[in-house]
Amino acid sequence: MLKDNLKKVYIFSGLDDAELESLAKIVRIKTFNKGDIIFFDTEPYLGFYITVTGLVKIYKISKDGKEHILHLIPAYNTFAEVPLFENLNEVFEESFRYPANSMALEDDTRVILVPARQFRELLESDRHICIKMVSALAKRLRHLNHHIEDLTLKDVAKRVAGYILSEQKTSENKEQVSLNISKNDLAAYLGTIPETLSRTLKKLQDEDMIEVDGKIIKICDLDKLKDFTR
Amino acid sequence: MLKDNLKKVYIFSGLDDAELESLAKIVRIKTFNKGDIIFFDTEPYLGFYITVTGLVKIYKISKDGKEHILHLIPAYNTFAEVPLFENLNEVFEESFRYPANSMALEDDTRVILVPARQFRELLESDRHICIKMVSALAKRLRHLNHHIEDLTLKDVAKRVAGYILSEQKTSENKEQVSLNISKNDLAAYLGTIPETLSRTLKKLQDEDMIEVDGKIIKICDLDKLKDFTR
DNA sequence: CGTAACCTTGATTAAGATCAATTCTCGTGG
DNA sequence: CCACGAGAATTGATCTTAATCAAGGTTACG
Repeated sequence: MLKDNLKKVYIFSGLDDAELESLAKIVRIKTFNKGDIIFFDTEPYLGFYITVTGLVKIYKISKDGKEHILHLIPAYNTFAEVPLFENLNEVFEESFRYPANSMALEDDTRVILVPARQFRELLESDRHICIKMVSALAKRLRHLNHHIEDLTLKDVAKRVAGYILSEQKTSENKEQVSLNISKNDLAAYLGTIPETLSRTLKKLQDEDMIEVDGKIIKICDLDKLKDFTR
Repeated sequence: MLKDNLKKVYIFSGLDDAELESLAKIVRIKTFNKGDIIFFDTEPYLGFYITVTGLVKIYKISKDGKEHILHLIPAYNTFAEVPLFENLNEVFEESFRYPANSMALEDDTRVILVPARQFRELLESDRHICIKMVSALAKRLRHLNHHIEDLTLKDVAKRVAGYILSEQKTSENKEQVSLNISKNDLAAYLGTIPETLSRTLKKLQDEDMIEVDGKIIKICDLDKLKDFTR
């Protein structure tokens, strides 16, 4: 049920049933398979998205084909909401584009499209949504600050170790983490390449911090791993 | 006059005179000299800041002393506003810290401190400020996205060229740009070190794109420079 | 099974960091 | 007005990290 899904989205958590229903009327739901493009940075901006199931990557490609993943968007999170707050006139121009590319990383990735114009009206009429939006953007900013810090002040090994620890935090089994993305994608997310990631995982394994078996990474020495990332 | 300064701050541009005056009552103004610390990331969070004159850098230091500048904040811009939107309870905890360090880069850098608690109340009572805040955060997000893109997908030469072009955009003299920060700081902002920056500037000069004379960078071949950054 | 995508491993290269030594610039005090 | 000293900037030599290039190996799935 669409309305129930909307309710689970943080920025909509303050809406009552009637508001959710009117919101449900203006959104569109779309389903993608693994590898499908949700949007390219060359496409006109329609509005922002919410993942309902699956996983979505937001990424940039350089002129010579190098890819970097800016965000991995799990279920019930928004993405591509930043352009909404560009200069009002510009957002509704046909020429206004998405700021990055977006691809589904799992089969049956379902996303909700919230059209820009209607949402702007909602935002201006509902204080709670506005405050939630501020909070959501602040969270994203913290993430990006952290990401930049990692990219500029830490080497690849520390970034990999840090990623494993961050996954462990949200994992129910604290003994191991299971990668939900391919190692190619993980490399692109950590600002490196698959070869280097592979060697780095081996290095951490050789130092007895982890044990790697495909997508399963067993954490052997949590303290050592934590200490290593500092 | 404090009120006039507040009016020039984007997020406050919707307030009327009475509101500005009540805001003026809760803020504090401070003056710093070049090199003075405005806050460390070890200090309890008091609230966010606005620069009135001068220039402020927001930066991180790694364990082994490497510095990276996340933002350069010019006059009438806010900084350290992101922590405001943490979990409400946490922000008012004594243990809550600033997320990065901040230093004045010019003498007579004047900043306004807006206390967290009072501003939260203002935000929740005034829809216009809230919308402006969303917009300001979105702008910051765009900047960080761009910054990450540069750091991960471009080499140092392209980043330097890109920086010169971005400065040229806001410069009144389109023939040359004048660096408003030291080359040490510029290096830390571009994710490199002074030695590499120096060599890179020379390389761009050798290729007849620019001419460097201290803090003055003359743009010799704008098209070539633009083409180079792609 | 077969094939394509994914992953790993090895050898080599290149970009940029580090280390070390000057040189330049500019504010301060004699 | 000049000399001095500190910080800033440059330059050269070397080293390190991680990217690139190339070749196999593994896995998943029709």
